[in-house]
Amino acid sequence: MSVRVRFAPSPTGALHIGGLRTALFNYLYAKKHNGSFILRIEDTDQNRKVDAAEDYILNSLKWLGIEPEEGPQKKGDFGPYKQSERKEIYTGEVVKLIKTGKAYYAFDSGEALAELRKEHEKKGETFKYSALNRNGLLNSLSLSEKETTEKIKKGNYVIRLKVEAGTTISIADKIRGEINVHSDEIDDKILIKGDGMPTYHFANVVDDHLMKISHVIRGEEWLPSLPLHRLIYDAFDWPVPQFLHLPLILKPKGKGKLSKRDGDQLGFPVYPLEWENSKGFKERGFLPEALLSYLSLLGWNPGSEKEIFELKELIHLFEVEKIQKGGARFDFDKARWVNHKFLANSDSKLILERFPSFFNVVGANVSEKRKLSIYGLLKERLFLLEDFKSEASLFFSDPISYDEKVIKKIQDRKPKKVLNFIIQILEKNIPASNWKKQLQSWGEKEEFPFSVIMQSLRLAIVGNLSGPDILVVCGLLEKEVILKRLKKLINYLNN
RNA sequence: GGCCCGUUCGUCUAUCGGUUAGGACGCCAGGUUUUCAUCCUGGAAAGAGGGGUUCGACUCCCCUACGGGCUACCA
Repeated sequence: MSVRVRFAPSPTGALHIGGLRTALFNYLYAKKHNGSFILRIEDTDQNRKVDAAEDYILNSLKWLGIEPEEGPQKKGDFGPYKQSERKEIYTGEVVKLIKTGKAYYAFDSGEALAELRKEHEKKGETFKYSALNRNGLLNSLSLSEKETTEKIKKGNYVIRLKVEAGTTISIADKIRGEINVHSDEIDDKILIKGDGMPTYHFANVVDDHLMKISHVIRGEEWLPSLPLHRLIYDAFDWPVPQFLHLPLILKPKGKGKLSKRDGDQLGFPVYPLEWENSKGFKERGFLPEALLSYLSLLGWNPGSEKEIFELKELIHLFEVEKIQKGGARFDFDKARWVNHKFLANSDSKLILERFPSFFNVVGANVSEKRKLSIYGLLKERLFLLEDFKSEASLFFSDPISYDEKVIKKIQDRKPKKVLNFIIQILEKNIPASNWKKQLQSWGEKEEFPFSVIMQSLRLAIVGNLSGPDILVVCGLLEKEVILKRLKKLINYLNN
């Protein structure tokens, strides 16, 4: 049987990093086994649907480089791939269950059920619509045939699964093993809602069966409904696929699942792309391949000591047996570090071509060649592409202030004399690559420590003691700019 | 509350009964450098607790604690 997996997000907002990781693991599993990776949009809740979300999901997968073979945009043999377009399929299927007595009509109002829930809660109990009380409620099992037919005609009904009492449901999860739940724990879940749309559970099972999904790889939040899903498969007498429930991605600190708020509070992205004015990984300057590498190791590990992976390797190495069981906390520092490694080893030219927006910030009239040489010099210092702007600023603007500590440090060492000497060699048009020798021999003659010379120069060019090799920097700056900055510092020291 | 799942350094993890419990991020120290960063070297840092099983338990079983998820006409 061929491997077919699906990623089935619901378009209620931006796809966040946990969803992305689920998509990635599905993708890896499919590719590893020469299978198909399918995207299905689960938009059965018309109230929570967000219009931009579907495109966002598509764009995110595209950005990460894990595009589906079948989906709303790429038609396959099992479409449509949006649940809102499959309404007739679900209503058609549910009739089978009604006929075999595995499902029934229910007419209780939402308010009535909410009231029941409240009452039970007061007594410290949980209300369940189940075999224990369905006879006392309004449904096709408790009402007469005539009453039922009349109520169905009015159209205000839901369809519920009839769960038999007193049995044990067992189902295997490939990661966690056999899971057993007593059927009394499960309520008569709604299959078709009042608006005629299916619930998640029903649509999910029907689609996975009809789309011939072989492996259901999804987040752990679905584990509690796994027995229910088994009941639905059994009601149809359909074979069950393999299930793998992935550990959740947790907040970096504190309790609970990772959420958008954590990112806002702690200053890191939780979305791949920009969403509602908060920057995504893309806008912060992550390479998609770096995020992918980091994500792959959240909840999975091939058992080696490698930390950086490319997609091809991941496909090759991926094994579900090595998926972790416990939740994993998101660690932005580590993600940054992974990105840093990718940047440091990047092909500079390619990076400039792929991510021009990060390099345009230095000015419109800067040539590509110049950006390239500056990036080449800076890339080993960068953690995020967005850092380029501040790291490169010394090439495009003169120091606005001078670090007073440095001034103090060198002011007794005749910095002006040093600067004037540098002006001299500058005037002789000696290339910066040859300054070192000149400065060294002059320093020896004049009894200036080399470090003081270099620090004076750096102070004039940068304004403080940081940044890459100052002679290389001078090599990339125009003579006039260097001269201007040297004179500016001399001027400053005179006052 | 009920049900389900989980638990190795602060974090991500290796270990599939016998190891000085390994690596990575972060942190600390040292080195390289003209400075900062990078980079290199070193260091501190872990088996939740209690019972079993076993010659031997981080590893298998049970209990407790803690963490997480679910408990909707949301997914």
